[in-house]
Amino acid sequence: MLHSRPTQQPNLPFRIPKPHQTRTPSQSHSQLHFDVSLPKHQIPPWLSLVSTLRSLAQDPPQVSSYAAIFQSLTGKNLLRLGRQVHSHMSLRALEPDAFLGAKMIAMYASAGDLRSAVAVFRRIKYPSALLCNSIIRAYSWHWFPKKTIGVYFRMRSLGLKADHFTYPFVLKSCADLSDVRMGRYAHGLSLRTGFEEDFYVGTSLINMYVKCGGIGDARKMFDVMTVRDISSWNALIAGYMKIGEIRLAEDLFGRMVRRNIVSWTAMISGYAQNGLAGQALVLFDKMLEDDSGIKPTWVTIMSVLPACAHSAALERGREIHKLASRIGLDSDVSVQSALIAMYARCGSLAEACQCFDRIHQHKKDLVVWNTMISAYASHGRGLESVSTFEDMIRARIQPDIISFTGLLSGCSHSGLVDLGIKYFNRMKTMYNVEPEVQHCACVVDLLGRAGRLVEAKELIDKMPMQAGASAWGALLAACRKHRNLELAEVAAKKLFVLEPYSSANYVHLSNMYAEAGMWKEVANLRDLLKYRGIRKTPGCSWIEVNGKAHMFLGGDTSHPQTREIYMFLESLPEKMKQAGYVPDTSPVLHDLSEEEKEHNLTSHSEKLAIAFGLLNTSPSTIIRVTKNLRICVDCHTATKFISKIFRREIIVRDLNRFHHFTDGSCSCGDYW
DNA sequence: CTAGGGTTAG
Repeated sequence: MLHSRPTQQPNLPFRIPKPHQTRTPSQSHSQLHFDVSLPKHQIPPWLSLVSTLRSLAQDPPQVSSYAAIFQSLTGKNLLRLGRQVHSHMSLRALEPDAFLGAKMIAMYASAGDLRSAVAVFRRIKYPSALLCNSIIRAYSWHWFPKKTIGVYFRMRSLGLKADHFTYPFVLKSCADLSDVRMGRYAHGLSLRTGFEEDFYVGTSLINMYVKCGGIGDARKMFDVMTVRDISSWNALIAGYMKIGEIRLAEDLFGRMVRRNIVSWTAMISGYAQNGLAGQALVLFDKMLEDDSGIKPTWVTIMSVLPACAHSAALERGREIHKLASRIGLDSDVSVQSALIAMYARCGSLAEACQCFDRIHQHKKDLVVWNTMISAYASHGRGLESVSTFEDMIRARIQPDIISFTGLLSGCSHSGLVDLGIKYFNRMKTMYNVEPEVQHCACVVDLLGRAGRLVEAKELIDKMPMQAGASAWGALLAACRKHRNLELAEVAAKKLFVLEPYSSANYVHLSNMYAEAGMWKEVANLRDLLKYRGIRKTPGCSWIEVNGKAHMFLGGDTSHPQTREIYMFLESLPEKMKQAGYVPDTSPVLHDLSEEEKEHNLTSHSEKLAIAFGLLNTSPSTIIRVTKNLRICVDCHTATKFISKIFRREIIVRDLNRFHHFTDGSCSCGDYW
């Protein structure tokens, strides 16, 4: 796992000239030469170093001068210059002491060269606490929690005292390793340094307990602290959000005297991660209205975009995209990938592609590629998924498990059976990625959809790990599609154990029984549902019109325009029958007369939303509807006809994927 | 020095 932090480019007004351009044979190694024919205000701060450097050439080498230089090179991403100064120092036979070593380590670590930092550390004969703190910070920054803790122990064995600069990193490492034991141990030892006065240590302790202990310990820590900081509150808020204690988080947030951008972001991302997309968006707006100089950061944008994606709020997503551009955050790759995902999940594959294409080829990281592969997959564009994957390989990015879930699901959604199996077989051999349970589930899905049910079942039986609900679920869905009741019963039986409270499985099997006219079994299942206290998830669809979301439940009559909508829907069957449409009543769960079934179908939530969209948008607008369950066969067929009769592009996002309806056909090729 | 983080099938 890579530690990704936004890399800060130095953005200098002019370039450091290449050595061969600047150094004539007469010039010594120590004399760095710069073109300074620029206005004074454009001269970068480190340029004052040049005079210091020149003075160094004359006197006997001084530790303090070099220390000052390394310090001013720290955090500036000037690795080459730093190395030059280092070799200059070595040539003059100056052995760094612990103090100078610390400065060198900081310079190397901040420039991304951990190896050199470690090399410096190893050469120092008499380490100090400062030196150890520097290398601890370097390891922590480069995401090596075990090494960090290792140095901490080494430090103690050398009789050096860990201080309030040591513990934040040690505790963060404990948190990263989910090692409460170590965390408690460090907590105990930190008591001796009098950390009560230090909110950095206190906040780190809260965070450590949030990440790997319990929220109770975190809360105790918070209560015990004598000096608190905004960040202490923020850490606890994040902790409550993490375990879904929304109200406690809200309570803390409300009681804060001052809040910073992290406080707001913690709340927004907390809402989003707990499925409260609407609240996340509301709070984001409040934050923007709040006139206390709060400005979103790249993390804020990344936290709020999934909320748009979740609720398919395309208009809102576009606004946030514009906002991000205005404050210059849209050039961040992480934000870019969040934008791609948002556009894709809001049904606008075209805008997702635009974002993807705007990223420079060499800047595309693993997540960006993965996001695009999955975006194509969910829109049923399997071939594009495959070609994006191949582009990624060509760009020398090593794929991971997520790349393959995207790729395989893409093949599955598009019926690319052989291609999918080819990639599945090559995962380990060609790409060195160990197939996991979700990949097997994808292949079960792939085979199952293609009607190769026996092979799918075989794969489940011989996969190296325990088949999960996803694999059995895929098999059940395939059995439904290909009407294999016998195998469906096997899969359903497993699922009733693996996920006993998921109504979808019961509905699937029940529908199959209904199709076969086995009403007694249907009744049995209904009793089982009742007995287990499971409610069938109500179908629910929504559509965004003029930036406002309109939601419909199945059979909903609460919308102000209900009369119009139903009048429209009731006039539909006639038109459709003229065009050759026969309603498919099989997805209706209960044993009803044919007429009643037909009426039930008329009021499916997706139909209501589509009707509302047709009535309230101009003819050229694309209708985008989102549904919480899978689209049913009848609605799918009906929507195809609607797209033809009314010459509208209709995009439906169901639980699993997108359906693009145009001119009487769907992008899924009736294969979902 | 600490707190907030995107991509995943069904």
